[in-house]
Amino acid sequence: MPRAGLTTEVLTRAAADLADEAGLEAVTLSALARRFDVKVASLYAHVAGADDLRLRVAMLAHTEIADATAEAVAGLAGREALHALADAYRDHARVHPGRSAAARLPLTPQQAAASDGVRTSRLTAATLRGYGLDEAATVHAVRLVGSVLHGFVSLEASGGFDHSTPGAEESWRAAIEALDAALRHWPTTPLATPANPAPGADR
Amino acid sequence: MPRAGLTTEVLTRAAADLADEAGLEAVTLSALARRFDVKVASLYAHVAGADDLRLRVAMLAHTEIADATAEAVAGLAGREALHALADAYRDHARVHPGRSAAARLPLTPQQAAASDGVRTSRLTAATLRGYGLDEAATVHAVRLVGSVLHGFVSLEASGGFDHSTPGAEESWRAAIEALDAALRHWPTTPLATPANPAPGADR
DNA sequence: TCCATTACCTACAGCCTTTAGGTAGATGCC
DNA sequence: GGCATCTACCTAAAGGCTGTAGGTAATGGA
Repeated sequence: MPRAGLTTEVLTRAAADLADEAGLEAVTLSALARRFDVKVASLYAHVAGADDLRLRVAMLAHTEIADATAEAVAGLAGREALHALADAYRDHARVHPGRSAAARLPLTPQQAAASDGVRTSRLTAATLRGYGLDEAATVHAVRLVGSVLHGFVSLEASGGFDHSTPGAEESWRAAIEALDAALRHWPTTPLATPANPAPGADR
Repeated sequence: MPRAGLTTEVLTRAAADLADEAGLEAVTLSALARRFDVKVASLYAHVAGADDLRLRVAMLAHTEIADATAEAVAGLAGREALHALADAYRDHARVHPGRSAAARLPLTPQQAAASDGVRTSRLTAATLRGYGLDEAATVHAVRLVGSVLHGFVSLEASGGFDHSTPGAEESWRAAIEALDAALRHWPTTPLATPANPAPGADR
């Protein structure tokens, strides 16, 4: 009987495609074996198990997101770069919902450090350079941008914005515009703590 | 043999506690049956199955989040209310990681509409009233706030901010401050579209 | 052509879900 | 108190996914 030509790479890509088509929860070794017309046990020669497979899909997604965003912001700066970065991130999530869901899987610190998520973080930091934030503020700003992108896309994927007006598209542009405004007006006052609330002077 | 006194309510609460202690993926009918020293099949008298159980945990979480945030913002306005809302949301997620994960499960539009997530949305809209946004902007702002809260907490729970400086706590306060800045400087210019980029006039 | 490698197999065991149909404890009515 | 009725919980069984152990056959280099 002929061989199916399985490799870790091939399986990971097929799993990612399966996730995009049928949801991340449909990514099982059984389903994958069915797709290649192979017995489940055979897959263990290439991946360490179901969790390992999903982890590999997550890593692939992080790499693709880093590539897509890097290409999108090339040659741009400031507000335009922010929109390009954000749109590239969201577009990836819309075209590849399964990969996108995989990219939200919890990673160990080691896995996170080894993933291309750090590339996207560095790219985000570079994109924000034009806003003139200092080093400490840049870290916070990168995390804020990440939270907005991640949060919006995730809520949108969960159907949170469906069937209510206005459409998600409009809110997306408004959110990025607001993010731009926040970056331009980045608060430089000493941070308030619960024990030491800032005075309500500016509102 | 004595009865265990199971009800849908009791099971949902136990499942939520189990989720907080051992992770949402540990919430199985088998584990729950073990916890009550009961056979798995018995649970089907109270919940429709594993998915139904997790959905009920999600609904419970949405209700608790709505309650916690409502209590937190009571009597506050503007920036202080925003911080109180955000902190209540994040605190709930930190104390109840499993419930919090359940609250991020995708819901159908019907389920979403029936959940107390809409209460939290309305509360958020009311909290933002002090910023003087018009009706359309308020919808976008509510979605932005939701995205930031959801996104940050979700990234934090995934360990995205672990083992890097500064700590998540500091970024959290910075993010809410930035959100406050964005709301105070909410962009009122006509929204740019990809086909019609806004002029770079304000940067 | 032979041999080492490895891609894929069968067989099995364990856990989770779900359905079907049965038994015993609680409840309410007289 | 006795009895019918409900229902909480049961046994039994089937099906799917994961994972391990050990076997067979295709492949490719010497």
